[in-house]
Amino acid sequence: MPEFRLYNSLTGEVEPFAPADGSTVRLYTCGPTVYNPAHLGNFRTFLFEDLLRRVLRMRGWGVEQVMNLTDVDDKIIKRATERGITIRALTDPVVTTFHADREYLRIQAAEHYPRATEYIAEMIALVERLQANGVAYRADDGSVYFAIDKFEGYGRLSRLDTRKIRTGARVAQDDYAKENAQDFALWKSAKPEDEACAAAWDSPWGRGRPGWHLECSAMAMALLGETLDIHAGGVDLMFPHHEDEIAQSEAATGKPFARFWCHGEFLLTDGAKMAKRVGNVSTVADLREQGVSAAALRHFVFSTHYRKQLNLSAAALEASIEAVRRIGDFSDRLARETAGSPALSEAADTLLVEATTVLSDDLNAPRAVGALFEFISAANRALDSRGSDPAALGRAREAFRQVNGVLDIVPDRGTSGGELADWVEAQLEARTQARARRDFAAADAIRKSLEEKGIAIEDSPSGTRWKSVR
RNA sequence: GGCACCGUAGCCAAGUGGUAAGGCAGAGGACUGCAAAUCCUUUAUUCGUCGGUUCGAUUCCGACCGGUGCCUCCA
Repeated sequence: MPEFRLYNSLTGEVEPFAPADGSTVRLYTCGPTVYNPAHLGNFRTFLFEDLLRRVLRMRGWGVEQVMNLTDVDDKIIKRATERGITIRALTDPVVTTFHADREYLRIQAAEHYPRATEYIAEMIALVERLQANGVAYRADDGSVYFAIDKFEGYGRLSRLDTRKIRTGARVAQDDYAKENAQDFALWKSAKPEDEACAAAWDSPWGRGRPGWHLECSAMAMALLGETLDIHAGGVDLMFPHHEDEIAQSEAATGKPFARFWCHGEFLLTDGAKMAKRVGNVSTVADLREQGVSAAALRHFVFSTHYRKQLNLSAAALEASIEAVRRIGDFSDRLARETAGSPALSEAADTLLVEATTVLSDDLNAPRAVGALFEFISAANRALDSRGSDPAALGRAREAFRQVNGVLDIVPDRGTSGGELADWVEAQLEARTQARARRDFAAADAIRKSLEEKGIAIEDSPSGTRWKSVR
């Protein structure tokens, strides 16, 4: 197997990667802020991380993944206040929705989904550590800030020259009493509305709540140790979120916070970043309503490299729906064939080599999808010309299973079992009899009625097959 | 204003200093009672534009045009 390589935002280069301990990758992925169901832009990033996770496992490593759930922040407090409920009451249902959406998209579960509000003690301890190290200060408003000029190398990840970050209008609008406009809050003193919705905790600095960046550092270190193998998220998190995480983590421990930083690019809609503020978001619920399967969305997302912007369009989704249909048909065929040929076996070997090679090269999923289609063509050809070797078929099934185990784009289709299946089989039997007496009008009528119910049929020398196409 | 990225067939999208993967859509053919599925053939002498480097550039450099993002909460 070729060396596994991954783009590292820290260096701006694709570098060889292996977990520090040689066996388990400690992966931290920034998760959703749970005040609203995550949109497809968010899920593009989570899908990229799912791919990363699966490729790491394909490489034979274990993965210990953490995805945080930010359940306390300004927006959450604002909304909870509007509704007169606690932040917990607001966020619980959103967390449930997040996991339902995640499962629909077949994103594998991380090992840990820590909620910020359950790690308050760890966050306070981290702030105390930073204070002891002289890089945090308490301001007149009672909040505690990180002094970025005390941390050498601030801005290294995002390559932003700190002196060039404008300290003008928008930054100055901040209500907080920072010494330097670029300093960020570690601990925010509580306001009455924070108390009202149960978003305040006791601390050495009085009642308050954690700053946003703090939670990731505290939870990552609590669950994965002080140096992560990989820290991933969307590109918009690079600055200031990840920059601040690095500053506060490294200022506390004196150790590198993450060996690799990986960032997924945006999903665009109508040529603009999908974001709530732009008002162009769509959700998993919208997708389901439009009849776009998880398989189709996964195909769509993995058709473009994760470090390239991807534009969501009806036409592109439609193409993915068709592409996934072909993959599904092939999958069905592989399941019902009984033997293969040397050509099939050869195609299987090629697929395995190609897919592992390109996926190991900075997660080149588009090429892996290409390799999969080349395999499908070659395998169909081999299967058409018949073979007599069950082992060759076994190799093809295994190769297909392995590659699909990473991309996971074979659609779910109910073609057996249940009342529907019994009914369809009865219809097909009636049609077969009609065809036998050459009553094609009756046969076509049955086919048409099945189509109206979303059942497509295919006649073959060995009988008639059916599949659900919705 | 600062910093990045992107611009490849009708659409989506890989890619390499040596002559353009794959998918969708389209066209023709085989198979089929007709379909569907599958297979075969076919669709960019050309990779935003103009220069430069080179024996040779889509791939490197420069300028320009167009698009997107980050610099503020943000996947």
